[in-house]
Amino acid sequence: MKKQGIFNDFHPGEEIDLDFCTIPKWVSCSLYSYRKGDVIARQEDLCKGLYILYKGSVVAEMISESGRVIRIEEIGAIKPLAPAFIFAGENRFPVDVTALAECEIIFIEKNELLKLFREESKALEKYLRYNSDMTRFLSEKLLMLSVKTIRGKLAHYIIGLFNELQRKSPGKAVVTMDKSQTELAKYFGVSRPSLAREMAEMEKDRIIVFHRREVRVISLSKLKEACG
Amino acid sequence: MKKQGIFNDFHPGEEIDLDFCTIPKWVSCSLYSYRKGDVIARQEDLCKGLYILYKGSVVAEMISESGRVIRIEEIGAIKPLAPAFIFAGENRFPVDVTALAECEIIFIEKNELLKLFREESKALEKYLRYNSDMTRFLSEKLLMLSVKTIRGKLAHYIIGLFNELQRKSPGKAVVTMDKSQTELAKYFGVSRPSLAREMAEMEKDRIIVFHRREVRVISLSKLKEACG
DNA sequence: AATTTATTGTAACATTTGTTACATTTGAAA
DNA sequence: TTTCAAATGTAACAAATGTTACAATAAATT
Repeated sequence: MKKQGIFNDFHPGEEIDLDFCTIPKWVSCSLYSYRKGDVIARQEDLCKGLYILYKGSVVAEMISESGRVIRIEEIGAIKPLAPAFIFAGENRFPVDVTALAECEIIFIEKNELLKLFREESKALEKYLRYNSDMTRFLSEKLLMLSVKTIRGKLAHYIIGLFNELQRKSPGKAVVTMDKSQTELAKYFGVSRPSLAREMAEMEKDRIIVFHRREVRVISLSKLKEACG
Repeated sequence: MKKQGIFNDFHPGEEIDLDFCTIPKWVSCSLYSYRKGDVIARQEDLCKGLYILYKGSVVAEMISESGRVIRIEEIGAIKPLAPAFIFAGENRFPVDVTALAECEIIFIEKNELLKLFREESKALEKYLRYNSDMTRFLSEKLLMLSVKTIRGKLAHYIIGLFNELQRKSPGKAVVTMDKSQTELAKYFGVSRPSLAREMAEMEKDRIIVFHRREVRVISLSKLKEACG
């Protein structure tokens, strides 16, 4: 790891616009460079500020207690690394972060970030929105996982699409899924053949008719029953 | 629903200290009163600011698409209602909120809240921490649910406790669980007899020995294997 | 059009988990 | 202590899902 620029006095020379926050010129930050394979942050390292992946790409590997990699997320520039954990009570990295290629990371100290939020309301709002959206995403994912049966997950998913469709063009009964069967199985965390079987069962029960990504809702009431 | 005090000019007369944020006197807010059974907010209602349950208690019922109540959370004063959704892109209530008893709700507009955050850094930090902690909580819950087998969940859970124990008193091999078997089954979202059976199996496999809330780790390596 | 590749449908069997029921143990209250 | 209620251990059976393998279809490529 090499620090570039002047310590705590680097700035990228231009405003950086991120989906989660806009960093104006005046904010002081540090720039770090890493080579491929370098460890940028270890799980349980203290997270003392905001790390922005400015160039290159990294992997965030969540090592389970067993020492195996549970989930890998590839992150490409320009993205924040674990932005939700800076202000957490237990403000440690939840993952190992390793450089996939040469990369540059901009670091902004927590206090500098707070200063930015005080000065620029828009930056604060963006950050708050980013965090809130993540909470919402996680909540929905959690809801999906807490539905036990495959039939329940399917029903829940399709009704969601169906309601959306009704808002746009009321009366229609044919929904188009945004995922293939294979992708859907992954999203639900079930095996693909099991999903296909359940789809066939629901057709037998005259609830819906599947054809590739198209779903015709035969009985909305039965579909709603299938959720619980 | 009745509005009390002077519109947009009510304040409780004293600083309110919440776990997620301290509201100083100068912040202007509105006070609403509800009777038992009144609907405070409907699912999909716009969430235009921060709602603080100041007196009384409410239920937050997440109605699934099927029309059935999926999860009920009882909230007692003093707590924020859906604080993570104020700033979300889709800033709508994810739940129905109904008064369980007479209650009073303090409403602070989004802009007023942002003003507070600019003026009082501590309030902002508290709010950020609250949100971050929630993200962390949800992430962990999600991780737990994404481990498929009961054995995996158990192993993961026990290793977590074990590691904690090692930090405090290294060398010890007997962990005390913070939950009873029954509670643990609920936490994992599995049936109690299934959990008991898996515990017995793991004893047969000479991985751990359970006795009520005490767990003796026989083979840490086997336990780690069991995670994946 | 012909060929290849990815996706989907289906079936048999294995594994995991749920359900129900009951025996046993523990801990607290009378 | 005695009694009772709650928690735990265990077993037989049912239900749900995973696994594997292969056929059928659709989509993409040549």
